[in-house]
Amino acid sequence: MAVLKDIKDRFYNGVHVCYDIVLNDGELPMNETRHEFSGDYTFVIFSLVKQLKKSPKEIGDTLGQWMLSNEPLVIGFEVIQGFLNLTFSNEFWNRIFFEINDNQNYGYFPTNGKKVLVEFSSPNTNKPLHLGHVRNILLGWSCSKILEANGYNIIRTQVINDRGIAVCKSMLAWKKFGNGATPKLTSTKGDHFVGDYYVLFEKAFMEEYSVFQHSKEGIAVYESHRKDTQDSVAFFKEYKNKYFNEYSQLGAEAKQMLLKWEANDPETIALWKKMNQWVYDGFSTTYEKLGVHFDSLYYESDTYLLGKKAVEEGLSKNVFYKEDDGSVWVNLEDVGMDRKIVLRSDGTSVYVTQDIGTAQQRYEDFGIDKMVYTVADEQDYHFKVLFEILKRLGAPYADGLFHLSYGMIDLPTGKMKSREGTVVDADDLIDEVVQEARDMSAERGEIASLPENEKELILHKIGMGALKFFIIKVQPKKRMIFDPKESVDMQGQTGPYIQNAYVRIQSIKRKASENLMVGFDGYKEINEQEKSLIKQLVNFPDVVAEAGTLYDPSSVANYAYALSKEFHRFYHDVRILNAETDAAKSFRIQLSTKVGEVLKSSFDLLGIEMPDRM
RNA sequence: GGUUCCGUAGCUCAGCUGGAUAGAGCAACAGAUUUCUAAUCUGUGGGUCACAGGUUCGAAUCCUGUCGGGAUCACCA
Repeated sequence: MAVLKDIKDRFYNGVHVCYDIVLNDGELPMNETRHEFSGDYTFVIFSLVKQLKKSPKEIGDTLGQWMLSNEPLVIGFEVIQGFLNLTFSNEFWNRIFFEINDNQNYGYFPTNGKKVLVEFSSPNTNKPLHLGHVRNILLGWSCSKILEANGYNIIRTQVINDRGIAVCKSMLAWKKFGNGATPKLTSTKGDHFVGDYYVLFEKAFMEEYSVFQHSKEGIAVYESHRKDTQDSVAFFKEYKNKYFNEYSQLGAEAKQMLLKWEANDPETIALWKKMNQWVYDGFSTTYEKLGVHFDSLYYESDTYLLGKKAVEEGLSKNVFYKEDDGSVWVNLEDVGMDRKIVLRSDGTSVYVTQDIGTAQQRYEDFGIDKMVYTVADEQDYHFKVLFEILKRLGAPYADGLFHLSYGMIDLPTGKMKSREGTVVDADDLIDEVVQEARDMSAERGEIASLPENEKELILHKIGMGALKFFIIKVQPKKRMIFDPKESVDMQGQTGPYIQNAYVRIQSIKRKASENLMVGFDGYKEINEQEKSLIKQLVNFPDVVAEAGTLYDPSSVANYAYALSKEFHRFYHDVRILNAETDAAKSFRIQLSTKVGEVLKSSFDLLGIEMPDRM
């Protein structure tokens, strides 16, 4: 904002002239004056008091007077305690608005030539997406859009966890109990279809386990391995993994299947491909409903063997060391972390090793400068370790690594637990919010006359707007409570409230006659409501920049709410289409139009669409 | 237990690079529309910013400690 910067420079110049102090950029910020005081922008001058040994009042008066005589756009000032409040002329607000209005890409920064890869979603292929994925996807997507607005080139990607024992469980269950059923034959969405078999496996396994627990063998195990205070229920809960690996028939079969998969057994591979494809078909429907897509995909089945090269590299650079049994480790104790294994004694790699290899692969593929991992905060430590290792390996992108960590979602009833069936399914959730939008819309009848397909498009935007905004308005790192009832709210601090501001603006634009869209520069009055709106508009680029450096979409969400709130007030208090003069009318239409654009941009950064009517 | 994140109104959340009397929404109550979409606006009540110290002219914000909650501490991913 050139005009604002001029003012600030002028003030700094004033400090220099009056007191011979040279301020560094940003040393003495200019803030918006709080509403309860008169004035537009405020300099907090306490910091000058000490070095000048003069009273705040005296300094404020001197600088205020200096601004008044040297800056024509300043028409008044007031000093309260250490606050110098400046009041600006209408000319100033006009200029500011013109500057904003002329900028077709307002809030978007020019390209900086840097490339950043953003990873999000990264589901397993044995279950459908749930609420946790939704938060992940919204954050990752939004973050990628915000970085894009900050001038980065973006590559959106995900790692699809398409292999491993979990996937084999679904495959085995389908083979055993499926009788050749397919998603098509059963009219089931593919990811849900496969997920059902995963659940079926777990059920069958638990039955088998239950039988074991009451068998002679099971009782013997309990008696010999139990801890003093443990009852049999607690013991067997803890023993489950061991049972799976050492006693279970189903467990043995699943592990056998994994071995066959690793040995490239044709029949197993064919089944694996078939079932994964079902899942991908299901996922893509959900992604489409969520309005997200990816530029590149990594499959764990391709990347799980990566990292061997990194191990050799780490050994030769003395970042890693080898134990007698052949296992390879990295010691991070000097930076407050632990020793961490990177290669098992049997020569296979572990999770971090894969991630090291995958990171290197991505660098080879795209030559990225930054990499953002959208992963829940339960993996905070993992990423600390990963980033430290990559740094020690001398990865050129090491300084650009960021873990976009976010808190888990709780339900009002407590944690989501798959075993207790309290996991909120993504598709169900989407259907529910759209249905709620349908109900709310029917009550109003505003879009009742539109064709069915057009109506559905709008209802989808509204429902998703409610859901997405509800989730993304919360700071990523905070754990959030997801109340399904509140997530479909459409009044107050919600997505539809903001969409409604936009819709009102579109309605005005439709009704405004075109010849009045010009000549608004003749408007010199600028009332309080207009000024407040302009002040909000001024903040937009800063919000985008800050959201980019902090990887925090919630600040954009909160900004969009603040702006639309200001607009709703303006709309209520001020006549637009039948304003007192033509100049006022065209100015307000133009102002509203710009507000609409910024609202739309903000929502686009959040991955939320704007309807034109609602 | 070590490490780490969180704790703000009855509920859900802002505010956190230190600034003026801590803000919204929901819920409750009272109002506003012959006029641009009432998914709106206005008002009322509601606070020991978990607690205790410290730094500072000034602390919800920074530092230390305590309490409460989550996560994590595998040759799992």
